Amino acid sequence: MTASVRAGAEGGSSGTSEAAAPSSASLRIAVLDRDSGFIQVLSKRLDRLGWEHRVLASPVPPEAVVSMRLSALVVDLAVLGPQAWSWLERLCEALPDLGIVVCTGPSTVAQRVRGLRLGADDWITKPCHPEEVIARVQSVVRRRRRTTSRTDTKPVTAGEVEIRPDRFQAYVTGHSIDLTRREFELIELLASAEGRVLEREEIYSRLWGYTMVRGDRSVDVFVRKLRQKLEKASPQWRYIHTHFGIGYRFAAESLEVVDPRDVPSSLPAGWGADGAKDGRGDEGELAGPQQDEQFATGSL
Amino acid sequence: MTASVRAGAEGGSSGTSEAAAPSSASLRIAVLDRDSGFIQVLSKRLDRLGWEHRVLASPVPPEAVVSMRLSALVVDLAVLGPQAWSWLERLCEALPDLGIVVCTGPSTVAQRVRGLRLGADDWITKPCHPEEVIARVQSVVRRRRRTTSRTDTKPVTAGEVEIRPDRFQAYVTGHSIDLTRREFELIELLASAEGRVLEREEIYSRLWGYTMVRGDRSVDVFVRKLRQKLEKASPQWRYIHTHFGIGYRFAAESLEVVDPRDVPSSLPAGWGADGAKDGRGDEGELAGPQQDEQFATGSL
DNA sequence: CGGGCCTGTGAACATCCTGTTACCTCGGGC
DNA sequence: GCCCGAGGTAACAGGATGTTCACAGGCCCG
Repeated sequence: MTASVRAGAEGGSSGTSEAAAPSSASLRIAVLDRDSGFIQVLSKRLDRLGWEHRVLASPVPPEAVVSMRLSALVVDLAVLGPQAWSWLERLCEALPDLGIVVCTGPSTVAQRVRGLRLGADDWITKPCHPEEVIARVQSVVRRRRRTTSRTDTKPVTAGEVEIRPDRFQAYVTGHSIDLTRREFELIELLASAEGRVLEREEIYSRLWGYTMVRGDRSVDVFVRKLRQKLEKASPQWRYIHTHFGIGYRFAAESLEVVDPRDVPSSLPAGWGADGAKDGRGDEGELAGPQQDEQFATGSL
Repeated sequence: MTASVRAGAEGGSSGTSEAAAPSSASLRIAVLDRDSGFIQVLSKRLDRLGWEHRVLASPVPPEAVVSMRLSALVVDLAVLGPQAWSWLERLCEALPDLGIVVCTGPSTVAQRVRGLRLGADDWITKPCHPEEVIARVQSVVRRRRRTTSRTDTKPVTAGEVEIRPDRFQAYVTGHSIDLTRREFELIELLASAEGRVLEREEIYSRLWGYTMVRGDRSVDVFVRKLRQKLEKASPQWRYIHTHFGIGYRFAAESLEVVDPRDVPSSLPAGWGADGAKDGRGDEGELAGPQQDEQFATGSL
């Protein structure tokens, strides 16, 4: 009974459901099946969701699955023939964290129970709606994600600075810059969009969660604090660039190799305190045509 | 409205401690349903398995479920009437770690998808075999435990302290620190994520099993108790580091960088401005024995 | 070349967060 | 029932962080 109901209708109407499952991004799954129709429809949906996926038409040894680094696997046990149970067992043993969704033809209660006991996370009976398959895969993956969420985010490096989401902190040559939460969120946001200019409003709404009221200078102030700490820890680099009338852009650019006569000690009076901001005025690349260009940082 | 049967041992179902037990033992689940036949058969099976279980015949507010400290809940959405979706949603929000198995009459794909998206872990259509219900509950619970345990088998050592999951205790130079259950769970959780900052909310939800309400200071208080005991037993080391506005990070860091004859009663010399700010800012330096190991970031 | 708008800066001020302590409740063991 | 330890809550103080202001310097446009 492939229900003739449109899943999109209701699923979409409940706005919260979408919010609850933003995990839909960057999932990697594999489908082991031979039912071309099923595969085709499912693949299309997976494409639309932007999940990385792969179709396997013939049994692969559990060891091979290991190297695929999957989040979940959808499998029709029929493809595996009589080896199905032992295959499933070995797979579950090898990859206890892999989400396994069995999606296969008619079966007995005993079979389903056996599969689930061996380690399958869910069992769907064909024929079934691809939307339900996807929802169940999401459900299976959800829990694992919840507890792994922070680990998966990998560190980003730009210039001398390394941003580690797992520590809510940025480092320069292995030494913490001592960023506060907001400062970290800001640098993380900017860095994750490296090369792209982010408008103030966007920065604000993504950090503060609500729309910025006119005249609010919070973003500027935090940019300043961030620049200050970055400059102190990594004086030879510039990371945050102002785009007049627009916002900010993150990009590591080396300063060294400028003119040797530019000695910090000879800075115009009044700038001495923490100096070093000399290199700044000329960054007026502005939102000009060449903005995406990576500066040929005169680094020889 | 409720029939209660006790089978297993007490003990909050939260935290890692439970995970140490075999999955078939000491599970605590509730069944929210009115189908007496179904309930009766299921109860019998649950009894036989020795699972602590409880039958609810009428809707209970999600808040009430929180206090039941369940591992999983089997629910017929029909009992909830039109409130079903919002009830489910609130429940999932309050208890992100609760296993929720919907077991209800005929439904559309859209309904199933919606339920799963809202946070249900599985959806079974009645009529169904109780054995399958049980297998699916087990599967759901298994997945949850898999993520919350993992470090149970092997002892962890950091600095002078050794954490032995098999004894629910931590030792310094072979001598027990005398941690209580929660204290142990806390240190185990923190240590198992060494190097990574854990947010308060995450700590709370993994130790207490439900979502932390704003203003709850339990985590802080337990951190303090833990620090106190650690400090008393291992004065020359710092283990738990505060990340302001975020949470805590576990890492063994030795204080005796300089002269060992410096008595701890006075401020530890060589510690920057003062000992007060020890909680932060001191990320990189003072490498503990094994602390700065990088995680395998390459995944995906 | 001048004005108007935008951004950088520093500091004051208001809030929020955490450390710490004291106190209360609950459940067991005697 | 009583005592005691563990867990949970409330309250306070000090410090860290976030926000707001005012002013100075810079950029763009006419």
